[in-house]
Amino acid sequence: MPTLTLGSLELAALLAVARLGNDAYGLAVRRDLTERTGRDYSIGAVYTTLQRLEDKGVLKSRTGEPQPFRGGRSRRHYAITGAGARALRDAERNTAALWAGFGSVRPEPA
Amino acid sequence: MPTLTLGSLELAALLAVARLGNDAYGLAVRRDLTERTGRDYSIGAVYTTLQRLEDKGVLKSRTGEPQPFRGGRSRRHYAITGAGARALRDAERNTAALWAGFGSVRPEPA
DNA sequence: GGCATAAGTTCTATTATGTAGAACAAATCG
DNA sequence: CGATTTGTTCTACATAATAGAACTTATGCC
Repeated sequence: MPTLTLGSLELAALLAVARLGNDAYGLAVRRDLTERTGRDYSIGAVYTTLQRLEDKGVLKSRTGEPQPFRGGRSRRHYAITGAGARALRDAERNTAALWAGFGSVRPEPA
Repeated sequence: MPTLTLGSLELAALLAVARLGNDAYGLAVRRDLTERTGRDYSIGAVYTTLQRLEDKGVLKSRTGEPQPFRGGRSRRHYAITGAGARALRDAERNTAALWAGFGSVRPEPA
């Protein structure tokens, strides 16, 4: 297998879906991402990322029912797959290894 | 300022330079990266990344003296700049925020 | 009914990062 | 001086990040 890699936004989006659980759909993921990273991602950035995650098999999606309020059209709900859960565990382990034993950073004096 | 962002390999390479200190040069960074990530990066990938980090101002480099052993030509030594140290602190904080309160991942039953 | 408006998603493009490997350079050894 | 070793640069392409317009489907209201 050609080693699954996740970009940093992909990982953040995957985590957002994991956290949101049943409420994981495009706009909600975007809000979560904005809050958690402090950055403002365009809606297009979010959806293309979710699409890639689905292509990679770490997410799956289904179309929900329309919502009973103004503009409440049906949402595309995302959920983590088994491969996705594994990818998250791997990412967690890799991240820990990357930062392990790293105290503070001292820049060279100019 | 157009918000400095670092890709995942860029961050890993920056951390490698930080760790290696005075021994931070291309091949050593590559070795460190290989050990720490378990992945085998091509030498071209490493140097391109270091170059980009320098362009972004988080690393600076100087040419060292030739080494007194076979094939020991002069090395290009890299060091973290003040902006680099800040970037690392930011990355650390962002990473922590991203994973905060994240226990285990439960995939949806198929 | 039909238009304004709101929530959502899809499409189209472009730039930034990741990645490989050949080519090139400079040292020592025999 | 040719083989070998360490090290760096160059060239090219693949993948991921990112934006925003366009499109779709609801409800609210006159």
